Amino acid sequence: MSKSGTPIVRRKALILATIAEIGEAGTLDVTVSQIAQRAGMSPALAHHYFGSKDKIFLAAMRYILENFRQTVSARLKTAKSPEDRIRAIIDASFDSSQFEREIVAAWLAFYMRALQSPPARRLLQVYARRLHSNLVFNLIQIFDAATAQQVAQGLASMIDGFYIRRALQDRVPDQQGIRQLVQDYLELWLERENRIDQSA
Amino acid sequence: MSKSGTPIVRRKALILATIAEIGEAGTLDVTVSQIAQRAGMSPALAHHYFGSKDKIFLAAMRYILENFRQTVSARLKTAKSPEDRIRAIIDASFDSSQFEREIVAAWLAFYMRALQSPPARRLLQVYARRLHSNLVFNLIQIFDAATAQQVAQGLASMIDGFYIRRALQDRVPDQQGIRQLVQDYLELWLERENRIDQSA
Amino acid sequence: MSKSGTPIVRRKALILATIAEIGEAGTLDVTVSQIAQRAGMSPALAHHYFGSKDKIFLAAMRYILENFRQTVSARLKTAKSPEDRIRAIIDASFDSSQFEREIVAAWLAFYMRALQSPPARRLLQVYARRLHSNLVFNLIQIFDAATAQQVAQGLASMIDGFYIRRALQDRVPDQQGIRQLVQDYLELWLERENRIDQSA
Amino acid sequence: MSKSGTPIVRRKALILATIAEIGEAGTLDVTVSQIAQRAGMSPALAHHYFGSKDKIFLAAMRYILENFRQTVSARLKTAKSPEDRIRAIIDASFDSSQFEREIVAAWLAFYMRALQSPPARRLLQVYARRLHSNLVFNLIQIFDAATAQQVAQGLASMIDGFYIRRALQDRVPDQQGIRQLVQDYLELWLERENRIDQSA
DNA sequence: AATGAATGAGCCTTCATTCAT
DNA sequence: AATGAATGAAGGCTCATTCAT
Repeated sequence: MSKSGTPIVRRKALILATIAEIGEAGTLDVTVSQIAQRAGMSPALAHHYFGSKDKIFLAAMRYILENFRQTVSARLKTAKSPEDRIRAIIDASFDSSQFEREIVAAWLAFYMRALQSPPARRLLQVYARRLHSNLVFNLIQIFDAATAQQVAQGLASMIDGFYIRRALQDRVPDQQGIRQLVQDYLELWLERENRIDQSA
Repeated sequence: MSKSGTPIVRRKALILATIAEIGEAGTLDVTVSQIAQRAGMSPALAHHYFGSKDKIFLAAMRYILENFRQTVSARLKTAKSPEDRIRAIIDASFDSSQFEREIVAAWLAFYMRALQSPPARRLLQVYARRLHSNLVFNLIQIFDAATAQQVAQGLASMIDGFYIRRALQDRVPDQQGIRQLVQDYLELWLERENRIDQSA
Repeated sequence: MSKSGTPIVRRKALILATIAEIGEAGTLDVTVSQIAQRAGMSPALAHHYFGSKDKIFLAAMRYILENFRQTVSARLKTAKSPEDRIRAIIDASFDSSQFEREIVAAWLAFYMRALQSPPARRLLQVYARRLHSNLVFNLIQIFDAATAQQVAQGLASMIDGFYIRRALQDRVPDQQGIRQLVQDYLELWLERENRIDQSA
Repeated sequence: MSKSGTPIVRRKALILATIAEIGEAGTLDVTVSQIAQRAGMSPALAHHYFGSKDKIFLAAMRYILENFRQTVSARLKTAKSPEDRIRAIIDASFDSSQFEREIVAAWLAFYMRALQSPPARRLLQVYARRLHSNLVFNLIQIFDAATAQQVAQGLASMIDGFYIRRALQDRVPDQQGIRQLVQDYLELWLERENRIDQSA
């Protein structure tokens, strides 16, 4: 074994350093040198492992998205009903592991990157669609198809919106407050649904 | 008068060019040369007018925010009730003038910039607070104070969220669909409020 | 006018610096910085004028080839007979302006570059073919077609060969000696031709 | 014995890989990694065997030159007269083993390298002088000393010239055509010599 | 013997910014 | 007012070379 561990260890160190550096800077305008230094290695080695700055970014993005996917997965396991599952997905989005300011900033930076970089865009869309399907699949067991689509869109937008506001603004509710607001959004739809059902 | 008009004209040309360039690129990674060229002048002149790239960006940001403020103002004039006024603010956010893909991309780019640049952050917050006050002022005439805060946060987040999704993803409702979804969010709250009132 | 002259002047300065630097180093392994410094400007300006290192090289190559073409042209003007014209072309190749060691080294370096760079190769071939046509056109008035082709090939190779030897080896005849050897080659062919004619 | 043979075997593999790589690239701009990979070993091992990239190049050059020397030697063995021996040397230069395009490109690259690297230059000159002596030794038995020198220079230049043209240009005679043209050059001198003798 | 890990040095290129005209 | 000329600083990337194992 070499000075600081196996390539796997070092690749992960680079990915974490990338996220930290971007989160701290609030931009993708970070240099490979900064990232490498934070990861305790030379910029040359960073290139050796990933080939290019772009690929470092993509790897970090994949890491963040995969992390989120796992958080969702874990929470879904204990959910018993469609409503539970929807609420689990919402909660996953505001899980502490996702919601530290730096992570959120990195997340948004990668989000923006999808505007420029087709590979980043593809990566993002794979996860976005999976999440959307997941929401719709469960919503459709409660609402009619059209409404399910709408609620899914509304939920996803609200979550993204809170992410951006959380990163940028000061007078935003805290983690639990935000979580609650999104859960309330679902609750409001359920209430309306119930009324419709009753009146029927 | 010079080749292309008064300083005011040229400053505006630069600002519009900045927004267009950023919107097109989907990043703040645009060069002063690109901006100046699109505005039909030399990069040196751009500096002469604004002093630095940072200040060009700030001016463009101010322009976008001010534009939005005016759109809101215009729509508020014809609103008669608190509810009308809230709906007017929502509609302003999805006014065609705000919602073309390039404008949205520029808007988001400036949003992100607030993460790095304190002046940009201040600028953004001035407008965000004004908008928030505006919403809360009207909401509080319908809801109790705490609920008004929540609805205001929810609305603002949903709007921001749809902006980011609109810029980035493909399967998102169109302009009217999005507008309707946000209006529905308000509607849902109003429905709950009515029930509470009735049951009281 | 700016500090050091018009763009044309500076472009030419860069081209000459490129040739000198390559000639001195005997390789294309010279940095843009070295070239720019020798031309009295910053590397950034060199890029501004030519766009890339490759294009600097191509411009220098074009300059050398064009220079040679002009030398040939000038000498051809006073030639009266086909034989005179062939001899003029030979002499042009060993004109002092072409035959300084540094120029020869640069020439060879560019020659080699044609092995890697398609644009360089095209550039070279345009000139090579023109020269070949020129030789053949005149030779064919003395020899039959097949022989004319052979003599043209032989002459061109001998000239190239002396260039490379001149640059690399020590015990090579001087400029006039070399020139004479190539002229002799033509002479030998003419002698054989005469004998054939006489015996006919 | 190790994975791939004795050090001698591996050194030779590296040398052949170097020649192949340079021949293919048409430049000395090949990396040690490329060479080592083609030779089936790590760059570190290549360094271990040769000490530096420079020394790898020198070894490859020595190999090429030695190879040529042996080709000449072999052909000289069956030659009976001075003329035969001169013709044998010419033929050796266009032996198939020397005249494949890649070998020629490598040969020229090393030739050029002599412009930068004194050791390379020395190496080249040792062989060049030996060849020259060899030619002159035989020529002097046919021509007077001054003419012998000239013919030797002419032959050597023509050979070098055809090498460079063969590598670079498209409309060049094939191997046999070239060989014949150089042999013709000798023939032309012999014809002249005969006439002089006859007229004497 | 052999290699993967690691890096320092260097190069091309870009760009915001300045300055003389 | 306006610009072309010019540059310093910095960043991504490559590569020969070293070293521990």
